[in-house]
Amino acid sequence: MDKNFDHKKYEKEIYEMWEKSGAFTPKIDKGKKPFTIILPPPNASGGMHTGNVLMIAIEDILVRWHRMKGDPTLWVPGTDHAGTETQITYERELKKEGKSRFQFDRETLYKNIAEFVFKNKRFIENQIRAMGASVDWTRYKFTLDEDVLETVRSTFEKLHKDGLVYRDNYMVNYCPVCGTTYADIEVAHEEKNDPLYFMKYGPFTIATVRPESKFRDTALAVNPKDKRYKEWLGKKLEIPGLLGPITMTVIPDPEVNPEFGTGIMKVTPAHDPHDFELGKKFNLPVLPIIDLEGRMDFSWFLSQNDADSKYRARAEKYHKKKVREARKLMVEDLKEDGLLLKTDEGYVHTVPTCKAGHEIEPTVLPNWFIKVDSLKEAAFKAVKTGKIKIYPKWREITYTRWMEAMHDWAISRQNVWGIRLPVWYSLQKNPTLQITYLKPDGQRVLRSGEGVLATNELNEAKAGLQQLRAPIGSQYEINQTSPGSDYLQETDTFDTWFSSGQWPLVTLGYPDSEDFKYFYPTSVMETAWEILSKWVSRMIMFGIYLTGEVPFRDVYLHGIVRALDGRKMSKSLGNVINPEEYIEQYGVDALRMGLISGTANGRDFNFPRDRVIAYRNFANKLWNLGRFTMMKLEELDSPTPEFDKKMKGLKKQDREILAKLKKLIKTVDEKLTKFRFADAAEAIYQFVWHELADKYVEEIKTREDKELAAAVLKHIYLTSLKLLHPFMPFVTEAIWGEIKNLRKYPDQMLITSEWLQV
RNA sequence: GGACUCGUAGCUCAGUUGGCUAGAGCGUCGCAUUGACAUUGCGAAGGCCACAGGUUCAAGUCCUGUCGAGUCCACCA
Repeated sequence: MDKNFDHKKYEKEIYEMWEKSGAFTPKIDKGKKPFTIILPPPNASGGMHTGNVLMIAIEDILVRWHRMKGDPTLWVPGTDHAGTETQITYERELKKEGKSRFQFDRETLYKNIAEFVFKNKRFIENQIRAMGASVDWTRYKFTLDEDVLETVRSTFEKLHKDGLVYRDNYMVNYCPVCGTTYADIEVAHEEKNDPLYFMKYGPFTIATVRPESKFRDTALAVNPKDKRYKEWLGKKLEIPGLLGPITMTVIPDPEVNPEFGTGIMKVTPAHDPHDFELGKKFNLPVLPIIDLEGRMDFSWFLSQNDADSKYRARAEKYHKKKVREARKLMVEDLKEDGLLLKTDEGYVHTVPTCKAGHEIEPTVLPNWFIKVDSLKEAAFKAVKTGKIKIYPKWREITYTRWMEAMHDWAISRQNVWGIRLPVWYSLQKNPTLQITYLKPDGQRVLRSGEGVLATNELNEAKAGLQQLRAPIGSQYEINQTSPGSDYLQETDTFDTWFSSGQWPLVTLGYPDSEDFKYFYPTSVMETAWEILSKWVSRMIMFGIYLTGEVPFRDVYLHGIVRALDGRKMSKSLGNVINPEEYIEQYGVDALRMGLISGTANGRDFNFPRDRVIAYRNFANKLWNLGRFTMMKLEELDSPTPEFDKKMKGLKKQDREILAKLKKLIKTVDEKLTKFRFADAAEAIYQFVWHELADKYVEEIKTREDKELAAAVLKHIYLTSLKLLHPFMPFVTEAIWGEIKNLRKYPDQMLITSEWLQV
């Protein structure tokens, strides 16, 4: 044995040994209760970050512990296609090459992204290995594997059959840059400074940051309690505007704050979620004015032949301009007409933004929705009644609050990279479909369903298809494959969480595999609390909906590992900690232990750099205890006697340390049962270093009864290695291998050795 | 605006149902030492447990309020 433990020499080799030995693959034994964890699938095209190391460390501890205890233990690995996120990343790459996704037909783009992802996928798989995850690679899944697709599609079919799927025009969080819809929970809010304009509005003054939408306003809302405007309620008004008069109704809305601005709010049902709801209540028309590329669309006005020439010129000026640009032009014209009363330049408000940081443009679009009422009720109850337990307990509030507030879930995304909805539209039956495709010469055309048939371009449309938009009311069929030759498939894909929400099912081969029957429901879902509502809630919903049984019993939520400066790690802040550097420098055992001990209670914590170093030193201490033990045993003339509790001649110090070891085993078991990983780790650390190394070993050096002392030492040491193995798998297995001659069964690996009885 | 969490040694954090003479790692200081390990050993300094009230035989721990930090949720033009 070398003087110091060199992790680089062992980690890779040991992992390979484990993997090859089949130790990660459980033997199904119907007489025994299995222990199952599904690895939350990291983004296939991303890299593992520090949080992932913590996640893997925790799960690996549980898995190795149960495996050693003899439970048939399964830990299923997988990666996620991460639809929107990956597509954003890929499009950035395209942009660097001066290209955009609009230059590709759907199929080609998909293939290209797939290639990009598959190139990166192996990288992340190897990172998972490097972290020591004892996952069963023979059951590895990717969210776009064929069997996953089938299950996801049939779940959609079932939901549809049960009347839980609908299509509707709905106010969605639409990003004009990304060209897709986002679910409410994916939207972030940013503070922004935008001028607040006070405009003359007939007899009123209103305050708005969005004068550009005024052309399509259909009402004015006031608080019904506001005395100032009481007499106007229900009245219709002609309001002079930039393009002539607009007719508007004054409606009551208790949400209007009389204190804000002038106490009157303009209502634009087509571009504001709140106004959309109001519009439904009061039957207001929904009149869009911003197109899907985030440009003003005045075609509705320009098609009126009788329009005043001044107004026509203005409309032409605004037409197809980006929103902010058009706003500037309009403000100028408002000034000219004397309609702009004043501007508050210092106004700060929050605006919704998408994942990539673009401003969201609330837009009314046909989308696919899931009715969540019945699903969420069951999922809510499962936690409320304790069928599923959440650790730490206080996180439960986040879950129940979210569940109570949850509204229907928009599951369609206008992305290419994802699982396409198994919905088909016949062109014959739907002449008004809007189909965008590339002609063989690269020209991009938009035709109606009718138009495609009339020009005989169905095959071209199929080959060059980019996007299909079916108006509400279109006839469709749900099918795994095309129902006929004049059918086109929906181009929308599922929200990533729609597929990953079924992860515990698809990874186990739902509905009828042996695995599914044996391993479902799983034991623990361990993940970051950040995705409690995005992911965990959906898994519970789908699990109960499809199987009648919860997908897991316990949910353990770990905290976020923040940067050394106490802030969340982010590329823009430049404070990201790359775990690989720490693995390289201190070894993965040390990194894992450091992270584990950084948080005892699931709260967020700063990256514990000191502790990583401390545990690197500990690994070395452990290593040297091994060297010392070997040395002591080799000094003996006769073979070391096997330790036995009933051995004669045990001294006080022997009995003391044996008692402490017994207590330690009990502590570790207890703490792990309660998900108190830091406590367990700390207890072993204290014992090994300060009881075994500092006291017992020092004392042993001068003992006369060498045989007995050596037997006790060997027993304590081997037991410590076992206790520590779930936490620091590499160094313990490395030592185990180095000292094989001291062991009763030299060929046995530590990973599959037996856990300890108290 | 609502909710959650936190405020304990210079730093990063433990302290689970109230019983603590308040702990660990790192850092600091002193001493030691070439055969298990300097990625070492022995020892020391360092804390009105944010602040103010309350409950209790007993409060870092429970309750109320104040101040400070962070995060999540939210349709305020």
